Amino acid sequence: MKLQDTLELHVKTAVKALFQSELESVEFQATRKEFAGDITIVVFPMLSVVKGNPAAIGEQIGEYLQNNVDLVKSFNVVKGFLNIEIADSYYINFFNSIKDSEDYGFSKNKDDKAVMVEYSSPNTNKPLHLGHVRNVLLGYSVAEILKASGKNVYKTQIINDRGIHICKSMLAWKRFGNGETPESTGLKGDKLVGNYYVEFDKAYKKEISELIAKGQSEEDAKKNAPVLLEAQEMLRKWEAGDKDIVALWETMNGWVYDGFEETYKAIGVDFDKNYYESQTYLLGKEFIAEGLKTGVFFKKNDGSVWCDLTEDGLDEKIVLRSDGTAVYMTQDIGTAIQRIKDYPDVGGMVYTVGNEQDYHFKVLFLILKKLGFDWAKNLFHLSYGMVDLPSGKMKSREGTVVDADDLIQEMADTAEEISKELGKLEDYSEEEKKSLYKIIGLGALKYYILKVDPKKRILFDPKESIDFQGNTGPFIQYTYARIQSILRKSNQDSSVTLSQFEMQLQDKEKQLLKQLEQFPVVIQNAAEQHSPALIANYTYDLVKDFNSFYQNVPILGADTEHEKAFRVALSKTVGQTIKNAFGVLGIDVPERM
RNA sequence: GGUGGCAUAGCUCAGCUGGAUAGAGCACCUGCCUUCUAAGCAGGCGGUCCUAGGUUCGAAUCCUAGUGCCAUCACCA
Repeated sequence: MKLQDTLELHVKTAVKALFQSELESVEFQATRKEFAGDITIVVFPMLSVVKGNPAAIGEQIGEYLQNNVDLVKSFNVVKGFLNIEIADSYYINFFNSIKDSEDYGFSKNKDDKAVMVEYSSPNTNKPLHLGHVRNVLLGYSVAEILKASGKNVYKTQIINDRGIHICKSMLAWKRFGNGETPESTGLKGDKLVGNYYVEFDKAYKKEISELIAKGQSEEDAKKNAPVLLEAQEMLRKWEAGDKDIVALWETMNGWVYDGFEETYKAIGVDFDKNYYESQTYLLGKEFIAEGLKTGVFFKKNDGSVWCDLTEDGLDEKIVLRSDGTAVYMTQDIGTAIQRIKDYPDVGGMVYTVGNEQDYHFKVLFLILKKLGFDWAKNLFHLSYGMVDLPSGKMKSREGTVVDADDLIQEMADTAEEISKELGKLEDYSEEEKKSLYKIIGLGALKYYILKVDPKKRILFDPKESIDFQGNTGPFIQYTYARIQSILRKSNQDSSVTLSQFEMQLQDKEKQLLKQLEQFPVVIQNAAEQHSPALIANYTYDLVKDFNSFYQNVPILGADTEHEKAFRVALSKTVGQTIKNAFGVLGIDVPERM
C-alpha cells in the first residue's frame, strides 16, 4: 500500500479515537525543505469536523501516530501543519523493491484498447522546419508516455500529398528544372522540391507585377497570372487521373518521402503506419453521402454540403464543395474512419496539431460523434503553441524558417565545440565522438522543446544558441554519464540486498529515495495530461538532487562497505530512472561525455 | 465583433486537485578541481504572480469584469 494511503487510515483512526469524529479525507503535501520531516498533514481542512486550535489538534494527532504507527518516527507541528518523519526502514524497503528493475516507473498492466497517436502532418511541397520538429517531438514523446502508462499505442502520420501546393512545385520543376533529380544535384529530395516551390512563387510574383504594369488591378493580377492558372489546370488533370501528371506527382512525392525519412531518422522518431490524404478523401466523401441520408448533413441550393452545428454553439461547416470536391474536413473524416477500419482495437486517437487548428478539431470530433462512431468520444486534440522567431512567425516563402536538418546539425556542431573545449574524450574514435555529439546536440534540442508546457508558445532565437548548462538535456546526460563512470569503477555485484544493513539514511540519500518514489506517479500524470514537460521537470529535479548527493557524500570512498554498496546501488537506480525518463522523451543517454 | 489560449525575477521556465516566507536555470557577484567527470557543487543578488473586485480560516491557483499578446471564425490547408 502507498505510504499516503496507509497514513490516511491511521490519521482517520487517530481522529476517531481522539475526537470521536469521522474524517472524509486527509490532505497531504511534501514537507518543505526548511522544516524537519518527510510528509506533512494539513490540519486546517479537519476544522470543519474537529473543533479547536489547529496546532493543538496537530500535536495530539502527531502524538497518537508516533505511539501507534511504526512508520512514524517523529513529528513536529508548525501552525496548522503536522510534519511527520518517516522511519528509514520504509525507504530501505522501498529501495529494495525497485533497485533491480530496468523498467521502473512503467506500468505493467496493459489496456486492451489501443490508442493511435498522430504526430506529423507534413505537406509534400517543402522540407520540415522547427515547427514540425516541435510537433514530432511532442507527439512521439506522448506516444511513449502513453505506452509507459500501460496503453497499447500506434504511431502514425498523415501526409498531405495532394493539392494545389504540390502542383506549384511540379509546375516550376517542369518549367525550370531541366530534369534535375536528387541524384543529379546531391540535394535531399524534400529540399529540391522545396526549392521549386520557392521558384514558383518567384515566377508568380513576377507575373503579377507584369500584369499590374499592364493595367490590371492587384486582385485581378493574382487571379490571372498564367503560372497560377497553369497550376490549377494541373490540379484538375491530377484529379482526372492524367497519366503524365500523376507520374510526375509520384516521382516528386517519392523524392520528398525519402527526404522526410532521413529527417525523421535523424530526429530519432518512427511511425507504425503512414496515411496519405490522396487515399482517404474518397472514403470521406462516402461518409458525407451517408450522412446526407441520415440527416447529419444537408445540401444547399448550389450543391455544397454542410453540417449545422449551431445547436452546439458553433457555426455551419462545409464538408463538400459545390463542385463535389473534398475539403480538409472531408479528408479528415475519411482518415479517422480508415484508421479504425485498419486497427479495430483502437479505442481512441490523439492528434498532435498546432493550436491554430483548435476550431477545426472541435468540429471534426463533433461531426464524427454525430455520424455515430462510439470511438469519437475518445478523440483528443493535443494542441500545442506555435514556435515563433524574434521576427515573428516563420514563413517558408520568405525564407525565415529554421530548417530541421540544419538545426539538428548545428546542435551537434555546438556539442562538438563544447566537448573539444572540455577535452575529456581523447581516447574516443572519430566515429564514437560523432555519435556522441549527435546524442548531446539532439538531447539539448529535444529537452529545450519538451520541457515547456505544450500549450505555451515557444520563442526561439537562432542567434542565442540553446544552453548546455543548468536546466538542459546535456546537464542531465552528464549526470547519467557520471553515474556510469562510478558503476564502471565500483565493479559491484548488483544483486546485493540492503535490508540487512543497519544503517542511518543521510538527508541527501533520503531525498533521492523520496524523489525516486514519485516517478511512477509522474508517468501517470504525464499520460493523463499529455505532457512530456512533467517528465522533463521531474528528471531535472531528480538529477539536481543526485548531483548534490554526489558532490557532498563520498560514494566509492564511503566509510564502510555497507554504505558503499548502498550508495553505488542508489546511484545505479537513479541512472536507470534517468534513462527511463529520457527514454519516454525520446532522448538518448551517453556512457561518457 | 464572437470564440479559444496565454500573462509569475532582466531573460527562459516550474508551481499537482486552493495551504507554510512564490521556486529553478541563464545572466551578474562570492567561494570550491593533487579524492568518484567542474557540462558540476555551495552561496549571494533579483518578485505589484497583468489590473480591479469577489469566494474563504487561507488565492499565483477558483469566480466575475477589464487590459495586453496570439490564434481562429473561408467552397485554404
